[in-house]
Amino acid sequence: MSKTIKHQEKTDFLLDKGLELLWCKGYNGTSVNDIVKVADVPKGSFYFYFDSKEDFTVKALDRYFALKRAATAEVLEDRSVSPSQRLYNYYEKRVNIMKDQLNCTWGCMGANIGNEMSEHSEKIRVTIVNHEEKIRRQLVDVVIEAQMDEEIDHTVDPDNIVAFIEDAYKGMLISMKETQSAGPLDNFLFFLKTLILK
Amino acid sequence: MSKTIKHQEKTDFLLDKGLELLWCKGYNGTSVNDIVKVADVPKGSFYFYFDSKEDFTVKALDRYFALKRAATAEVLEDRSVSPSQRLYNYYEKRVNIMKDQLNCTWGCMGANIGNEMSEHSEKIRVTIVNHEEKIRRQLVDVVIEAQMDEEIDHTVDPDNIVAFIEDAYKGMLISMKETQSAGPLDNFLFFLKTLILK
DNA sequence: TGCAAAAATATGACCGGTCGTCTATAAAAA
DNA sequence: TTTTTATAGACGACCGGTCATATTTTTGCA
Repeated sequence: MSKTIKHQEKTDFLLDKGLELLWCKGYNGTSVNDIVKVADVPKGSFYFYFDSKEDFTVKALDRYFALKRAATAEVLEDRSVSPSQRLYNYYEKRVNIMKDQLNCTWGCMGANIGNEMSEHSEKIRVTIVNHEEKIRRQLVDVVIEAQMDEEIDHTVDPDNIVAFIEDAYKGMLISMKETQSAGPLDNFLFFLKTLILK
Repeated sequence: MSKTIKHQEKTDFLLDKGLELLWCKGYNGTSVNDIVKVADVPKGSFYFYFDSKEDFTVKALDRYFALKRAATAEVLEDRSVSPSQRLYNYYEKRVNIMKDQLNCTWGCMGANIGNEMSEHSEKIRVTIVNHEEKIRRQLVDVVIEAQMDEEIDHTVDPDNIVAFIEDAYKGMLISMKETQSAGPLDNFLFFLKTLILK
């Protein structure tokens, strides 16, 4: 196997392992020692594969958003379903992942790190802003479709309503973590349906 | 001056100083050394007034929510204004505080620490959950009033809609921090008015 | 009121441990 | 042998927390 591929594989392995720690414990709550320990890699190796903890975090975020997109893209692109229903299915899928895989405890890594680090690391902040913008653009396309089909009020600005929904989703995840329950998840889906996608 | 009062005054002084650090840099981003340094107090004194960093954080949260309530209570209780308008004024006030005093950077201390620490400190989690529930109860009363005046759809559950609004507000603050702009604040107010308080 | 005993508060050196990072060197590849 | 890749562990700084001791304030009694 090529050397560069091997190098990339080990890089990704470290990212996968460390990503979970950052997601769960945050930037300042996760140490480089924690990361190399769960990956069973010598401490010195970390700085062979990454410039710094900050650099690692940026790359872990890239990986997180790539995995997130891979897990939900098809729901949004399923043309056999109406645009409005596609939007609902998309959030329902994200909600179910929170319930099933994450036990209502981890929330969204992007929002977690963004909330913790935006003021303190410009590189991390910009990384998250860019990824979230990409997600919103996808959603805006579907909203515009839904408006053409008159499933969503066509007087409302697509960018703004998507930003509002995403913000409501983000905040709901905080309440989910605080209450350690699925209540906020269901409440979000209910008002998404009755208030916006009606 | 009574001994206990003096003791309380110094305690509050430390809380006021440390509260800002926790608010801005988070729990794991703030060290006990940071706190005693900004308060210009010897390290040893910290552990005379507080059991631990966690204990300090719980008391700082108590103080944060007390100050927050003091700053916004009158808007909510102003009977010369319609219930629906009172709700809007309440959030507008909170939004303006974010813009003017906090430069769109700090967000809500409760949400910040709640998001960071809920899974890792039960004491902190419970403290935040209780304070937020108290805030929501206040809001629910006004929503019920608004429903009786038919300013808000009376078929919607007051507890649930308040939870949804508060969640949207929380999440919007994350976006505000990430984008370092007031855009999300205005967007939130717009949809609060057009979607819920119409 | 004067004053010593006692209680409350102040102080910073110090503890073991961990932090993020770097450098000297070993192992592997060329 | 030279160059590249990878590792081990040392580095100084800092972490949350403790401690013996110094200082101040309050108290009880003469």
